[in-house]
Amino acid sequence: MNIENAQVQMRKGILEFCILHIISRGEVYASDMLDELTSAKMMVVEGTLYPLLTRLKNSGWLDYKWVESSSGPPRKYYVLTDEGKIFLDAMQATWFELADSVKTVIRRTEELSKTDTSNS
Amino acid sequence: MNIENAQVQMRKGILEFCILHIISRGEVYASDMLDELTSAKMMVVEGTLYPLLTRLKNSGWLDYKWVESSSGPPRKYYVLTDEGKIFLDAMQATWFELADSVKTVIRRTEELSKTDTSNS
DNA sequence: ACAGGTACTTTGTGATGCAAGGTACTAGGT
DNA sequence: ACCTAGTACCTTGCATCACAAAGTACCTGT
Repeated sequence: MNIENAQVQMRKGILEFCILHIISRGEVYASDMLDELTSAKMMVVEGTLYPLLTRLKNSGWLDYKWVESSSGPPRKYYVLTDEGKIFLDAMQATWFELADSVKTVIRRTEELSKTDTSNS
Repeated sequence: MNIENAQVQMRKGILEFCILHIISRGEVYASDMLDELTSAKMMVVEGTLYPLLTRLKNSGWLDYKWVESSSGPPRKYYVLTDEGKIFLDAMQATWFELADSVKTVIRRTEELSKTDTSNS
């Protein structure tokens, strides 16, 4: 295992949360999401995004409609379903809890390194 | 997919980071880690922790020594290797970047919901 | 010997990130 | 009509990983 792989692991699941967030703002299609996530420094590629959107759709959290484009193939514009909105709220709560748990662990390490000099 | 599954996905990778953090404080064995992670509200079970420790060991980031116990079987006490310390630092940087990316996405959603009333 | 507690290990399953390759629509040039 | 380039969506195959469940092994007390 290497750093890159570990970073991939860390992003898992969180990506899903971020995508739901972006869709919650209004109708978007996949390339919009890729742009937004890239600008937020969340690396993501097509091979990850499309299957993920299909999963979220099949779970009933997203819906989409086809919209013709004047400069290429039609686009799938996604929206959150009512169920999806509830799910997003739950995901956001989970995220904050998780971030808080990590903060707790980091704080404990810092506290212990002040009083315990046995660690290099 | 359900909420529980999504929460599991979100924890992936981050668990690894937290375990490295705990081991960085000094010698600990698996049950110690389980206690600490549970008290930080990071749910984790044996079937997850032991294979993860083996992976980290095989990657060269951990080392361990057997220590006899007066009340049961011997314990594996883990320590971070020098490589493991470097890896932990990289993971911590990744964590902060990731948390920051998520914050960016959430902030954008909040900003847009103020000015754009088209979302229910 | 046996039961109970502690600690570490292994097997099998299902989920999923991602690279790579594929399909399909449009516009513009020849 | 044909080709190329750009855009957008989809699929296949692989490697990784969390977890449940079952297993192994050591110690103490009766």
